[in-house]
Amino acid sequence: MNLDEAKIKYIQTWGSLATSWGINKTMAQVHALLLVTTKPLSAEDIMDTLQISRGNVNMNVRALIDWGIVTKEFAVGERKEFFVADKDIWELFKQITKERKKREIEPVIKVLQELQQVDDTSDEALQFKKVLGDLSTVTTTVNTILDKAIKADEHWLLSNFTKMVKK
Amino acid sequence: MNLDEAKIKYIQTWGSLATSWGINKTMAQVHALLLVTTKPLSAEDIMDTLQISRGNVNMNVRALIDWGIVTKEFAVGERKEFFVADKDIWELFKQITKERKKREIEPVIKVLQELQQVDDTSDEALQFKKVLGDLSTVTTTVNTILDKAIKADEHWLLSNFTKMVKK
DNA sequence: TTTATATTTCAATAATTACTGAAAGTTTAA
DNA sequence: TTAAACTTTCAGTAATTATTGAAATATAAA
Repeated sequence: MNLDEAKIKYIQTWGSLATSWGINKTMAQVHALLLVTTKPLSAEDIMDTLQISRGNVNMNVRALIDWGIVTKEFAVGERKEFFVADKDIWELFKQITKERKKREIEPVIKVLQELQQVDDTSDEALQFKKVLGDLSTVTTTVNTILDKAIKADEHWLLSNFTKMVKK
Repeated sequence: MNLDEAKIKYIQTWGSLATSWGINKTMAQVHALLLVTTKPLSAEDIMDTLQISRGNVNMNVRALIDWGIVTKEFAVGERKEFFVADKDIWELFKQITKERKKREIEPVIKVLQELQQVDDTSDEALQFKKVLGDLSTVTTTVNTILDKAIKADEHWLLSNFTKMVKK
């Protein structure tokens, strides 16, 4: 397998993985492309390489910037915008974790707490509240762990985990 | 808010959350319903409560059983099948983690390793391999952590994490 | 200004994914 | 056996989500 084939396969793989994670295919592909490209790319470069429309590139690049994992750059003597992906993968992981936590986990914790306010003391209601409480506990635990991961650095996290698990 | 309203809201919330996690809405709703219902439910019970078709119930209940988070039960004197969700939420979390890891993370690790085999020593290729290597490291780290989480029990994990983070 | 170059928006459309309902298949009891 | 009770399958359709492409908007140089 040569380099270009490998790059294409990598972009495809990343894209199809993304769909099972609720991220759209193109967004993942654009990011994958920027990640393995050394020089900043313009909207046109991305359009040509991935064979997608201008509008599509614009929307997805915006989303990536919004997620904080891609940045805009300007080249001297050029009016176009160029885009680059942060090459630090651990940073990428933390950024994604942070976003998803904010968008998905935190709202759930909120709703679960709200629902605890049911004004009913029947056995059925108690059972329901028990389930809600359990869901809250697990969700909060996960949330705490993710918080730590976001603050941690890669080697620290891994080495501590290994240590912790060995004993 | 009374009990039934709260249950409906909870089922809806869970369903809409699920869609951003690549799980389909109905599957999440069926699971949510089984989770807050004390007695086992038949396919018809689910159809009536969620206002969905027989085929839909069947497909999604099958998927839940396949994920190991719902089980079939039989009632004496009845021919129908009844379904129950495991009420242990930590167990649920571990089961879901296990499935997703198997279906999503492991295949990615495999592809990333495969792609490292590019037969090229140019600077560009080295840069590409660097990115692949970094992705592998982070993915493998996450995979290891999830492995531990799957084996751990709730308090153990949380308390160790807290301890680890404090020092 | 005006013109040229770029970016953004969004209605129309395509692609994907989920759902229905009825027919086919299966199981159990008589 | 046969019939009734129930489950599964899947082609057709509906609903959702993503993409295009061209018009509107913005920005910078002439």
